[in-house]
Amino acid sequence: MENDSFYEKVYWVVRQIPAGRVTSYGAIAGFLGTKGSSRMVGYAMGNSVKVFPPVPAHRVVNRIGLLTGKQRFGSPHLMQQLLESEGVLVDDDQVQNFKTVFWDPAQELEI
DNA sequence: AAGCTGACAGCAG
DNA sequence: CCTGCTGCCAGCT
Repeated sequence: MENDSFYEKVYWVVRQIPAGRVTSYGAIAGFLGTKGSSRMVGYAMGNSVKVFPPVPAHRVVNRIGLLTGKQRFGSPHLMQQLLESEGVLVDDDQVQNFKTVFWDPAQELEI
């Protein structure tokens, strides 16, 4: 797709994440070719709150399945609530069965 | 224009 | 085994 910026690439990938699945920052960064920019992915997520259409950032967690950015959702429990609403079990900010619900863009999407 | 920021990840001690 | 530190890179002030 014709991305004007790195952020839009991230947003695009995140929007491809199906409900009930999650992915990691590193997976997205690696998929975009900038594996070292895993931080940038998270930074893009932080900016996603003011991006339209809204990006399901709650489906993006760190490599261990921890909801590190829940604080960015306004309400700390909102992220967990959204995930559980989609069928993703979350306990103590940790995604349960992370490996099972994990969605790898390079494997599932494969552009 | 220059430096700082950041929801990570990996290696080192 | 667990805690801490640096690296990374694009966007923003």
